Amino acid sequence: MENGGNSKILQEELAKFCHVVTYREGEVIYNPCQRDTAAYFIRQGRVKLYHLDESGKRLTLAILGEGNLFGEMALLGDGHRESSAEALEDSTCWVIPRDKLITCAKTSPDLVLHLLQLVLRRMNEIQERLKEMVFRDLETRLARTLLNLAQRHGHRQRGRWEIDLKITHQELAELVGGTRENVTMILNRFEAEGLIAKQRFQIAITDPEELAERASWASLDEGVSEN
Amino acid sequence: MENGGNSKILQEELAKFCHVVTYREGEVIYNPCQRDTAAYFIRQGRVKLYHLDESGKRLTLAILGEGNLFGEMALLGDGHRESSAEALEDSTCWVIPRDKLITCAKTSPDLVLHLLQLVLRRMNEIQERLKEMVFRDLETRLARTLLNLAQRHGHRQRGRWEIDLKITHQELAELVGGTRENVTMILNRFEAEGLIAKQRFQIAITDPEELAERASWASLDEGVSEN
DNA sequence: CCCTTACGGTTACCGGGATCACAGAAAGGA
DNA sequence: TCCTTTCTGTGATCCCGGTAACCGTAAGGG
Repeated sequence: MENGGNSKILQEELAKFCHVVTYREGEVIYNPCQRDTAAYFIRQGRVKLYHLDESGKRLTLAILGEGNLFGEMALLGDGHRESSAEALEDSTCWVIPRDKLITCAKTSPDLVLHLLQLVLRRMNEIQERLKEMVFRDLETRLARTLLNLAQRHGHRQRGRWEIDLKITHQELAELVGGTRENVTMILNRFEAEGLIAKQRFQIAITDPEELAERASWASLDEGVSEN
Repeated sequence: MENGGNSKILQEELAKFCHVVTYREGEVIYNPCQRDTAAYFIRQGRVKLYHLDESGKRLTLAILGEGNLFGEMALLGDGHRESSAEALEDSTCWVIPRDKLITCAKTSPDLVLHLLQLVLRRMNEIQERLKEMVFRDLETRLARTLLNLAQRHGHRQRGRWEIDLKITHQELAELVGGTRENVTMILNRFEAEGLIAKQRFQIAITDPEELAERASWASLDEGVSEN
C-alpha cells in the first residue's frame, strides 16, 4: 500500500533469485549475535523489530507489514544481528541473502535502487523517532504512535480508525520509550477526553483531528485524518 | 579511514558522473524544506548534520568526516530536506544528484551497492543513538559520545586521545540530547576523576579504558582504547 | 585597546516520568 | 468449573535532568 506499485515490481525481481519463508505467529525470525547475512522483505503478515537491553527492558524499533524490508543491517560487513525480529501473525517473507544480492546487482541494478529506497524510508522513520525522543514528551509521543499505528495497521470505520493489532499497554510503552503505568494513565486521559476508545488489546481513534492536535503533528496531511 | 579501500574505489566511480563542490567553514550546505535531490559524499573536511525544532532547540544528528555520505534522504520520493547540514571546516564534497544516480546505476551497479553500504552504516549509528536515548542516562551517553568523537575525529598522543574538533559544551549537549549546564557538570566530574583533560573548545581523553567503563561499552574492542 | 559577546561554571528549584506496590478484572488452560 | 496468569488501574515516592538566574572570563572585532 505504501509502496504503491513499486512493491509488485520489486517482488517480481526478487522472485528471480530469492526464496520464500513462512513464520507462524509468535515465531522469532532472528536474534542478536546470530550470524547470518540475509535481509527480509515482507510478502504478507506483520513483523515486530525490537531490541532488548541487558536489564530486560525492551525498545520496539518498528512494527512492519506487507511491502516492508527488515534485517537489512545484515547486508553490512560482518553481518551480525543487533536486534530481534518476531512475527506478530503468520507471515511470509522473501529472504535476500547478501551474496545473492551482490551477484544479482549486475543483472538487475533497479533491484538495488529499490532496496535503497526502502532502507532510506526506514532510516527516515528511525531518525524521526530519535527526534521525538529528544523533543517531545511522553503524551505527544504516544499520540503520534497511535496515529502511526492506525495509518499503517488500521482501517477506517464510520469516522473512526480501528487499529488492527492486538496490542497491550506494555507493548505501546516499549514503542514510545516509556513505562506501562504512564501509558495506561495517558490512554485513560485520552479516552476521558473522547479522543480514543479502548478495550482490552484493542484501541480505536475516535477523534483523529483532535488527537493529531495533541501529537503536535507538523502537517496534517501526513496524519491519518484525511480521506 | 573507516571505509578502508572502498572509499577510493567509490570516488573513482563518482568521478565519472558527479561534480565537486567546496564549502567554507561555517557555510550551510542545505536547510529543511529546501527542495533538491542530491546526496553528498565527503572528499575532505567535516560536516555537521542537525535538526532544529520549532522552539529553537537543536539535535545534532552526526558529525561526519572524509568518506561519509550525507543528505541521502533526498534520494527518496519528493526530495525535501528534513535536517540541515553545515561545514565545520573548509570541505569538498561530491554531489550525487538523484537522476544521475538512477541512470548510472545501470552501467555501474557496484556504485549503488557501495552507497547502500554507507547508508546502512549511518542507519546503524542512528539506531544506536535511539537505543542510547532510551536505555542510558546522560553521563553514559556523554562518555560514549566523547569516545566516538575521539575515534572518528581524534588522534592518539602519548596514551591519550585528542579530539581534533573545536567543540563547545553547548554543541556536546546537542549531540547527547541534554542541556549545556548538565554537560558542563559531567565534564568537570570526568576531569576531576582524571578521565579527561579540557580547555576551552578542546577535550582530550586521558584515560580511555576507564571512560569506556563509564560508557558501559559493550565490547572494549569497539572502543578507542585498543592499538 | 576596550567592550561586547559568547562560553564556562555553579546554584536553587521544579517537574515529568520512573519505580514500587498494590488490587481488580479478563483470559485461558486444566 | 476453578484457578493461575496476564493485563489494566491507581496511588505514593523518588530522582534525573530541565529551567532559571547568576557571575567570571576568554575571545575577538571595531
